[in-house]
Amino acid sequence: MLIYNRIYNIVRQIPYGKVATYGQVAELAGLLGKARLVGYALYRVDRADDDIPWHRVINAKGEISYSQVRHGADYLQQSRLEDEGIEFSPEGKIRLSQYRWRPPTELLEKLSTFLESSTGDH
DNA sequence: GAAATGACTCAAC
DNA sequence: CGTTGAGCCATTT
Repeated sequence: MLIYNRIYNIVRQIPYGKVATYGQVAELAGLLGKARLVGYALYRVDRADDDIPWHRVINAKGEISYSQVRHGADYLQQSRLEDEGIEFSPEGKIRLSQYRWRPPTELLEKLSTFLESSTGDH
């Protein structure tokens, strides 16, 4: 649970009109290499929390991750992103180089501090 | 508590 | 490009 809160916390930081990859969110949350957990965390929350802009999280290929378990929420995701001014290529891909969110240095420092106090170790 | 699952990612063919 | 396989680990059964 605590670990998921970290993920949600990061996702909440993604600004309007920008996207982040699962791996990126994982890394920011102090979960480098554990991108799957991000997807799993978002699956648990999906429409329950309007607080979390889950639609701004996509995979490393610059595509929306489609899955049967989402019951069409994946298509909703695309339309929401388009509403934010993000353009999809004919193949349904996003230009990550253009739309990827670059977290401010301030946030990075803040997060590392948070992680330190969180582990309680050194 | 072992086995299965999952909105992922990367490297190697 | 596409496919494959291995790594990843909290949550669920």
